[in-house]
Amino acid sequence: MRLSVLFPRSLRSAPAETDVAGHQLLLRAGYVRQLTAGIFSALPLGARALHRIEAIVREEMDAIGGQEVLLPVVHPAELWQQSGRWQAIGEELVRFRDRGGRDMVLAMTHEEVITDLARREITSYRQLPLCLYQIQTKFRDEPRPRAGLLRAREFAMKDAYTLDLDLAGLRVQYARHYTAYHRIFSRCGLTDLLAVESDAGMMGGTVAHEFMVPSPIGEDVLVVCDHCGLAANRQVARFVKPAPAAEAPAPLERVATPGAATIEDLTRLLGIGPERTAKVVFFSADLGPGAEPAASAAGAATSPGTARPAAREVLVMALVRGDMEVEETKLTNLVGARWLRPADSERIRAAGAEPGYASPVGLRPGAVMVVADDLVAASPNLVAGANREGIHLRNVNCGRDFEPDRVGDIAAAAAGAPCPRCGAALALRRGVEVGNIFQLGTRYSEPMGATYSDAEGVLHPVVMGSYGIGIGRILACVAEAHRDDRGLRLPLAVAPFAVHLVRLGGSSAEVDGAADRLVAELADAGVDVLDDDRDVAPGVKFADADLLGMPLRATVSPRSLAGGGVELRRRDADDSQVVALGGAAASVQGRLDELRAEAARLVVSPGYPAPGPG
RNA sequence: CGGGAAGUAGCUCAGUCAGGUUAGAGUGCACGGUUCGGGACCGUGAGGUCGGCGGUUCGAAUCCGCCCUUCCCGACCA
Repeated sequence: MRLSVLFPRSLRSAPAETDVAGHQLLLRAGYVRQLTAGIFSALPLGARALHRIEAIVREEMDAIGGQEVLLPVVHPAELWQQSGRWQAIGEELVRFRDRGGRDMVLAMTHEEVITDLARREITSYRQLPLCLYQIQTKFRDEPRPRAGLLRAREFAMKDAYTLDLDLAGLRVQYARHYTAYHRIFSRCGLTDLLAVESDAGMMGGTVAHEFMVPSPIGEDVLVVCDHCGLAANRQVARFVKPAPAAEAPAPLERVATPGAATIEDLTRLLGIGPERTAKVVFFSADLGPGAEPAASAAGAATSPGTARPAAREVLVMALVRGDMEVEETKLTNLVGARWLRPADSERIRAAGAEPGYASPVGLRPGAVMVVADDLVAASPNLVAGANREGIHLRNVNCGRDFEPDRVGDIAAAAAGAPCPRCGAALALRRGVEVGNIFQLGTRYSEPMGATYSDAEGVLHPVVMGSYGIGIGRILACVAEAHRDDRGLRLPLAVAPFAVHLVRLGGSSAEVDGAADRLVAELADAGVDVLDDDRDVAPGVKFADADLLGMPLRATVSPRSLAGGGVELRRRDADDSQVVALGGAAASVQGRLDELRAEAARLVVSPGYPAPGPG
């Protein structure tokens, strides 16, 4: 490829549309352009890089028995109504009607379509197990796209689905994906990777892992144990809670606490530690359309329009100890809500509580769903509000003074909390989710009726798994991880071209002759070369070579020829070497082999369960 | 959806507070010349519904109102 005709030009200054360094470089170097919020065009360099990533994904998916398919982007609403997600998913699922007035959706994932295929095509146990995958566009109308390709609304995703006879079969395929995913990410140059236990979220199912690239620009908070390797998304991370004080319940007493509406004020006023208090946080929870989440209710309960059943909102009072924070995902899962949002003061007062002085003690039964963290339930003699401004209660005891509707772990793991496995101090880290794997079980096959008959002719629901990889996110993470102040520094496996050829010295016949010969020889050898044939100053060429980020630079100039031939320089090195003109192509291949060997040493394929989750 | 910031040339930005000739700079682009190993230099030129609509005013990029878009923080999220 000649740089003189490559679309588009590089930019000298970064467009002001983000402050994420890796994304700025992808913009400046001309890999991508933003069309509108969260929607991007991949330009020639970006498209090539994405294709390189996809090729790696295909190799590894094929290696574990995956069969590639290509599924539709537009689905009839019926499928999503049958799975229940037409109701369960909010505005991020784009709905529209076709000209015939049928409700349609833009695919944000493909469990429904796969399950539909399975129920039509799979009849016998002899057809299983199966692993189908595709690389295809997803659309999710994210409320807040950010950081370029990191959180886009439209993006390419590799999604795989396994179909098995039973849980044992699912576990086998799940473990294969676990290993394959490590290989995929490490081959792409994302060698710093954590597989963490995660929330199943809208996918449903039970066991799930997310593959996280640690990075300060990440949106997820990871709880990791550097001692034993345990790692989890903070949304589900367990930790050892301190033992409650060993004392007998004391009589309840009122105490005047004017102006102490926060835990901080309260502890100062009363001279106690925050661990002696109960903190109340109110949420409005949508418990969904009703008891029937799926199949039967779906079709009938939904009006022909795009309307969805109204939210069933309840006020939730979450109780954690004063020295802890509520983890909203844990709370959401415990109460079985579709979503939570902070409750407003009006709603809180209507339930008989007083913001800042709220507690479950003496509340009208049924006015609010009281959810207590297990530590609060076990802790004696806490200070809590009296539901009257300026007054708190001492010696509040769960079970005696109030009865929670739910008790469970709803507290967020904090840095330094003991690891539930080995007891060492846990650390918090931010990460970017580049992939995830879910054991769905029969979450979709049951409501949608995807069954097979076993050897005895008995029908069973197909047992499913679902496995995603964000192709664009990989590129974004690679750009973020492999760069310096001059530009990108891409790994050979992902770079659009292996070699960036810099021709200097104007239209010197000697230079062009040597460069042309090198290009031809490399082309014969199947090496992708980006040939800077432009008539611009050397500084411009070198600056662009650094910006665009190909792993190996070859310079042909009067100076290099006088020095013996072609100058080779790795993008990640400070020094260069001149190699003989005659063997230049072989020398280039030697360097590329060297890069490949280095990368190969970084490829990991851990078995499951890995050192981490357990 | 809540909070904050911004929208002026392809890109990065000044100008807006305090209304007043023909709206500027850098960079990029075109042309000519010089130069040729780290975004070099000189000259000439093209390039603008000042996000949109409405209002105030003799006069609006500038003041007021409404709207749109983008970015950041939060909420949300495979």
